[in-house]
Amino acid sequence: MNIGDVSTQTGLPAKTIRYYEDIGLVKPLRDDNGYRRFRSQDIHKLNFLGRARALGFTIEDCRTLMALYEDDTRASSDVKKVARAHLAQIEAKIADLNAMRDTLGHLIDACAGDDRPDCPILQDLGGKA
Amino acid sequence: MNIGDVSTQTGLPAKTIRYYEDIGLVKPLRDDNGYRRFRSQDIHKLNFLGRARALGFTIEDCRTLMALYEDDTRASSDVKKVARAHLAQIEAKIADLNAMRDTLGHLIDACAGDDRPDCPILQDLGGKA
DNA sequence: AATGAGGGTTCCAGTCACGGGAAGGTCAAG
DNA sequence: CTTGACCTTCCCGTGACTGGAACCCTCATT
Repeated sequence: MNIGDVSTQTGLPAKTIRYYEDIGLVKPLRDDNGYRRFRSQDIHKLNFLGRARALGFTIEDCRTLMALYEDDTRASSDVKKVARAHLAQIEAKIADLNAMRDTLGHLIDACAGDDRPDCPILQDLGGKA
Repeated sequence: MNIGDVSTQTGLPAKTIRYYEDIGLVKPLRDDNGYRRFRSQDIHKLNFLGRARALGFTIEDCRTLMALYEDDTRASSDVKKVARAHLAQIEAKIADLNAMRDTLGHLIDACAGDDRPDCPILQDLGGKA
């Protein structure tokens, strides 16, 4: 399979697939004309990567998870550890964003949003005064 | 005031302050020795920027908000529009992260986390099977 | 006078995970 | 034979900084 078809199949942009090869996450073969030839195992890997990325794992996490995936002697605790660390990051980010949303929401509610210059949003940013 | 003191006062790293000058957000004066000299208005601006950035506004949003802040003839609706667009972005991101958290949370709960290789997390990433 | 500490300066490279676009090779169809 | 759709590599840009090198300025101490 050529990269275009793989892109369609996996939903990953061709650029992304080439990038994943660059950083050693996939190793497709090459045809005589230089085109990448993807085997089913490559496509399987790419789907794995796509799902892991969709869950927000970093590329390095993906590398780790793939290694574990391909290691029959892995301990599920190792997988769980990676996942839990990532979950903690997600929850921290959610907390940050919730705080922003609350503050911003209040400010927006307090702002008249008309053609006058008075604006509690700018007042807050300017240091309340 | 030199950059070190400004950094302490505003809580912004000196590097960040120089960067903000680079991109034209602040324009401190210069002493004869080449050192930046910050006036109170510069510090005020930097505090404004710090707060806006803490609310997650992009640098470009900050530029817009600062311009509105300094424009006595602004309409608060313009400010509100920027803020609402940003709030929408935040909420979209929260939704994404919540979805990730839910999925990841379920997978983690389902994973034994012991020394055996069986792992629902990897099964899911591998395409359920 | 030399030295050292603790400021400051510029500039360059790296981050993360790609995306855009140029310049060029390959292939099947008309 | 040409067209158009593929494919290739290579390099630059993204956002908002951060780290580090190499160097200057000022003051205090030896």
